[in-house]
Amino acid sequence: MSEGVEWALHSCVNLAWSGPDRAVSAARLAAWHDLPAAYLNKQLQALARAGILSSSPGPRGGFRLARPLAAVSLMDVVAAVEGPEEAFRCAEIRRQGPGAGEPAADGAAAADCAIAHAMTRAELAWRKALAAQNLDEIRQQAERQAPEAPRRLRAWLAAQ
Amino acid sequence: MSEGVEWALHSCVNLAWSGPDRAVSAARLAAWHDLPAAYLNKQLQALARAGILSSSPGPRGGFRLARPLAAVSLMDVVAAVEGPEEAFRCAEIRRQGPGAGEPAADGAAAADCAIAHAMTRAELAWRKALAAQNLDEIRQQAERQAPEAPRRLRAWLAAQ
DNA sequence: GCTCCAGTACTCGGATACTTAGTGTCCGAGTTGATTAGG
DNA sequence: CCTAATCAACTCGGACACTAAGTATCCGAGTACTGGAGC
Repeated sequence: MSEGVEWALHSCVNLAWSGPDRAVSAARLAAWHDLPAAYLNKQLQALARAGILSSSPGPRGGFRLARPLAAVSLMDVVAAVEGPEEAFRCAEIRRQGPGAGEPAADGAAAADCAIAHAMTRAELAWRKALAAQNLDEIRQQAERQAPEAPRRLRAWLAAQ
Repeated sequence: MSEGVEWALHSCVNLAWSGPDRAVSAARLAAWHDLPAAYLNKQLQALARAGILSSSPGPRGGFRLARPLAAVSLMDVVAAVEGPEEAFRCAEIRRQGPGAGEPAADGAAAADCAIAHAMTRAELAWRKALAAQNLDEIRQQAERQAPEAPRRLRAWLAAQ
């Protein structure tokens, strides 16, 4: 899985801590965790395209949350960064070569392949688990472990 | 996910259909679905290293199932081909840069990171779903949809 | 003093290189079976 | 005819290229603020 997912998730929580009143530039968010700024910008762009963040150009510009953190699930962020297509894609190899049976009846989609069916089911469980948790729960848990984190971030941003 | 997973799964079912008495070479298995033989061989080697298949060199050699199909889960095959490490690896970026809080107490492992915890939980659901299904169930389901498949494979192998 | 305007600094956004993992191919070590010469 | 040694063919196994996705970077279009000139 792409490393940008972790960056995107942390950035969303950091934006929530920063507050909705002012935007934070990609450079600031990157510096906070010592990440390559231009590359993080790429991921944030993806989040903006997905409607999770909103971006503003120019001075005082940057990114901010487009909707409440509680309305963003882990699945939303993963789909925005990694793309919507599923990890296991059935190439239907059983239809190739001598092993190809009758050439796929009308209603016979990829779902008829027992292997593809089982793999898809497992991946669905993964997606469901990701969709069941929103970022606000993540934020609360993070604050429980590091209560001073939000204040430290705001202070650092103000000093920049 | 690597494409070899699909190949490996189909090959295992095909080996079950072929019967335990004689081994099938990677070239035969590849030709059956029109796959690159040398590359499929690579995947089968991984299955052999994992103890799922057993390999024999020389003429009349090839691969055969090392244990009953019912004793092989989808997870076993995926782990053998893709490797055991999990897809989402937490890089602990929150410990880097100005945002690094107190430098990780003794017992504070990666599990303390709320994001890593949630992602790991979702991936665990995926692994659990894969581990819950064994290849014999897959085989039965495939035979229900194409009852003539085993016989056709054995006939083709005998004709080679 | 107030308004308007030009200039500047800063932002995102996409286009452009670089690196790693995945994909594909090739050749050698080893083994089995067949063939042939000998008893 | 039976036995043993040689030979050839076939297998896996790992080492060697090629391709695509992921990673990282740079530069341009556009915007908001700052400073100053004019009224």
